[in-house]
Amino acid sequence: MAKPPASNQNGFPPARHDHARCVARALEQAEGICAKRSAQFTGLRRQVLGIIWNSHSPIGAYEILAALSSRERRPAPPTVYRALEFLQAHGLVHRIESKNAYIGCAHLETAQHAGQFLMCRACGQTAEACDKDLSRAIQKLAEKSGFSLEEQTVELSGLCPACKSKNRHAA
Amino acid sequence: MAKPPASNQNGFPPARHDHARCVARALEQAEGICAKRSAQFTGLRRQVLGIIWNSHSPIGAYEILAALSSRERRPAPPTVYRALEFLQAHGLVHRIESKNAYIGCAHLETAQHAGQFLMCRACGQTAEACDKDLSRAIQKLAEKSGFSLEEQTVELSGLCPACKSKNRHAA
DNA sequence: CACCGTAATGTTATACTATAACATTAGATC
DNA sequence: GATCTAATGTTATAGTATAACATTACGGTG
Ligand SMILES: [Zn+2]
Ligand SMILES: [Zn+2]
Ligand SMILES: [Zn+2]
Ligand SMILES: [Zn+2]
Repeated sequence: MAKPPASNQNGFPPARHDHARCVARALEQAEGICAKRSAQFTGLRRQVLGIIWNSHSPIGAYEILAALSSRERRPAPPTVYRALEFLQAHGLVHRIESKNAYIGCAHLETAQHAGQFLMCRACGQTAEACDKDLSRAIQKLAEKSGFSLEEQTVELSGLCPACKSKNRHAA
Repeated sequence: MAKPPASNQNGFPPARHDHARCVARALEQAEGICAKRSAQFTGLRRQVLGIIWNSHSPIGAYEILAALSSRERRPAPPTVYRALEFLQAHGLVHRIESKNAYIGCAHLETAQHAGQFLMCRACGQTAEACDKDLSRAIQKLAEKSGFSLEEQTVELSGLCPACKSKNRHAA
């Protein structure tokens, strides 16, 4: 029985936490999910997912590409985009539209879902929420509008708790 | 006292409506808003806003650029992006992050606001909602997370009422 | 194991989106 | 009209993403 990933109740990871466990856990769960669907969790895909999980901030495709330079043959853009496509298709990462960037899914135990993201403009840390009331409000709006909802993008930007209090002290 | 813009209760414009009025109204209101702030609603800016309002679907910057080719001198990208920057800054248009595209604000009477968009994947028509419950749910989530909310992106994709019923008949 | 078919990755070129930096023109102010 | 600033023009380039085709790795079959 794995412990839940390090995080405060607010969804943001504590400033100092055992991040290696976050990564290990994500890779482990990913492996399990892919196995269940007999999807190939190849070395490349694992490596890309690991790079994305290297931080709790969204990372751009070309940053991922740069991080892959350790490989003997430095891959080209399509390689990264294909890996991202796979990871997104299996719900292992989410795309942050407002940043053209990608982040690891923090709710792998929840079947295919659209993320709700709280993104700190100061430190970049991004928390993935899964707020029932918010989901319900969106559903209601769609219904009220006679709209058949298929995909959703909810990205909130501002200051995370840590940066907020830092700022207050600075001021 | 101007009549409200053509729209069903669901926020989507009726299939056939006097769209010239939509455009005229938007330009008129924009003019008033700019005047109040002594911001220059120049010919270029007016033309760009007109192009954007040409439809109820988001339009890309380079499409706008192409539509500007009527000008004696075909402008370059920065020209369009600067006009867009101005229009966004004054709340006259919104950027749709998930499409890299821009759409006219449908709630000019509401002071600076973040839009909530319902986008039809079939016809492209996009409705701007202003749902109180949804806004409240987002506020609550932010508070609960100790997050200082500054900007938000809410983009919902699916089928609009018209396309939904078309689909049903087709199937 | 040799064979086959498919999925994954490599490779090259290019499309699409956006901005930096500097030159020129148009408008407001005095 | 001189002066200052805001707006637009112009050129070049950065950043993001995909098309198209070649090659390699993999899973199953006989
Ligand atoms: Zn961590
Ligand atoms: Zn997720
Ligand atoms: Zn209209
Ligand atoms: Zn609006």
